[in-house]
Amino acid sequence: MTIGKEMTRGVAEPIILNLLNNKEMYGYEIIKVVNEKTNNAFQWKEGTLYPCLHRLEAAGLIKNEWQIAANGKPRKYYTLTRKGAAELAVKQEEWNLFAKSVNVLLFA
Amino acid sequence: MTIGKEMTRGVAEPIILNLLNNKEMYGYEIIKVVNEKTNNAFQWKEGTLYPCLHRLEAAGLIKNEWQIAANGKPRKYYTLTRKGAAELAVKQEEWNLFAKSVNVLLFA
DNA sequence: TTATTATACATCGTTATACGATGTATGCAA
DNA sequence: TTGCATACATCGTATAACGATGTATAATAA
Repeated sequence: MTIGKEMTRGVAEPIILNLLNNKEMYGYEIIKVVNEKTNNAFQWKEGTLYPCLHRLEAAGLIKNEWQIAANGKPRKYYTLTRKGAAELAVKQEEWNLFAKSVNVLLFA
Repeated sequence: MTIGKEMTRGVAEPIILNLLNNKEMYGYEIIKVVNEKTNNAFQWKEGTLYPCLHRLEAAGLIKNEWQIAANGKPRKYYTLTRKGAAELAVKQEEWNLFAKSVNVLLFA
């Protein structure tokens, strides 16, 4: 059972905001965490995540800071801005309304 | 509180399948019912619905039959095909998995 | 009577996103 | 030394939502 790509639209951004609300993360890590936490129901790839991170940053919702990891690889760590935290709350509420509406219409 | 159009992707088709699983309906009626049942959280328009109905029909999931209503207006009534009923079950399961996954990631 | 609204069908162009493919570079293991 | 995992990135394609627009008729309001 996999999830069609159409259905996943619009949830990537709020999900990223929520993950970064808990702790700073770098892109590659976000991909791994999302796929693991959903048991691969979500199968995010670079082509999905990186443009999304750049959109969020351009919108002022997240900011980045380069750090050198223990393995010597440079990583771009992202954190939420205050504006991003506010947007997260809005998006969570929006999701709840959306999910409720779909449940009404899909299991009438 | 409105729902961004990106988030609504991919749910129109399963919702229509479920509505038609309960009773035959015509396009204009579907728009009204969806908007009413969600208290206008969804605000479907013709430009959303009709192309969607045509896609579903082209895929063999629904079929139509013209009828003349009491008000004299011709209406194109749609019903589910057997294939459409099977697809509905798949899409309902897919939605449940999707919603569960989003809830995990959005409210961690 | 006339104007407007509601009903009922439809298409088209714009916009935005997901994603596969592709690219660069490094470290480590077989 | 070949390949895989890590870690960043961009580009082109496909697709859906939606506003705008169009046609036509019936009912209602001015």
